[in-house]
Amino acid sequence: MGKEKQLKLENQICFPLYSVSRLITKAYKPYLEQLGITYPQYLVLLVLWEEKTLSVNKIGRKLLLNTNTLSPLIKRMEKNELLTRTRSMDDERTVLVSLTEKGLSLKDKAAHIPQDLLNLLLNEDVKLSDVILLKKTLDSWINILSRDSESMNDK
Amino acid sequence: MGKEKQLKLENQICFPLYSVSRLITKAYKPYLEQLGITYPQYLVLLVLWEEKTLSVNKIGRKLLLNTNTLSPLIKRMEKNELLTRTRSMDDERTVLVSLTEKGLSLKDKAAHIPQDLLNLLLNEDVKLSDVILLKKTLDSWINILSRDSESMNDK
DNA sequence: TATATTTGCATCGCACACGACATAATCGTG
DNA sequence: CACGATTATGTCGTGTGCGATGCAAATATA
Repeated sequence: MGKEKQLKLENQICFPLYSVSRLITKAYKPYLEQLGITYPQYLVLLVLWEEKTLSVNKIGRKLLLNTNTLSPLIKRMEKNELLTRTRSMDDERTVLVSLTEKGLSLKDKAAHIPQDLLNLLLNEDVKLSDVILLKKTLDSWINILSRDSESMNDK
Repeated sequence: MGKEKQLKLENQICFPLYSVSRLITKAYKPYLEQLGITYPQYLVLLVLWEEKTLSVNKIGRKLLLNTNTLSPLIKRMEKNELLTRTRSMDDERTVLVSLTEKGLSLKDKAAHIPQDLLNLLLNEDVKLSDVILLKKTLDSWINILSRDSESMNDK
């Protein structure tokens, strides 16, 4: 494919990724509004539902988000009483984030969301096998790209 | 798959989409910084390189972005002398966005970027055929999801 | 042990995204 | 032609993302 053609919007691979990511966040909105949270806040809850207490740093590693994004986000969630923030005894630098009862209670209410979203994304053109393959490619790209941006910080 | 498992981060399909989208934008950064633009601004240039003059509305349709996002973005680009904004004679509501010489000249400098990015994303695990299949799935999702969010505006 | 380096978290500034809403121009229908 | 509905653009407020930078606690090293 010539360089001319590669600069056309319809031949871009990154543009559909960017668009779908935004559109899916929008598709989540009506579900998450009922829970009073945003999509990034939902991601924080996802990791805390797996492990009730985590440091800001560890949440960032799991979600590939920096602390300068997470800190204000987590504070907003604290204000909404979804979680608590406490300094670690062992290491005064570390802030431990823990679910509150309210934060934990949202897990049940969110239980049906992944399946609802998946149903929205499946049709005669897109089979479950396509989604599984797509996830495999995306996971591989996360490995490549997050490795790259880590080495940026090393310099 | 049980509801419990679907709430695990590793089983989410939307999370890798969200992460890869951000990581790719970050991967574009060093290339686009040389041109003095951001990724969304690059997208605006992509559509203007195909058609030298477009209304804000049409740019929004192509990029799936609302005018309340595009208006300030385009004004920043005007300030950087990449494009001009003029009211249409035919319809005073319409703002016509046109490339300047400077904006047009970036096309050559950007010509190699898509191939560079693609090379970054291809490896022994991800073949070109995987990327083509992925794009097909994403395009289908754009159809589904942008249709949905349009009908939201109708009500 | 003193000091240089690293680490964890945070603030600041800037640029998106987007819902809600405002405004002016245009259109559709009677 | 009148006037209500629609359309194109824009402002405002809120919430991310992220690079640059600050700061204090912990660690490594001379």
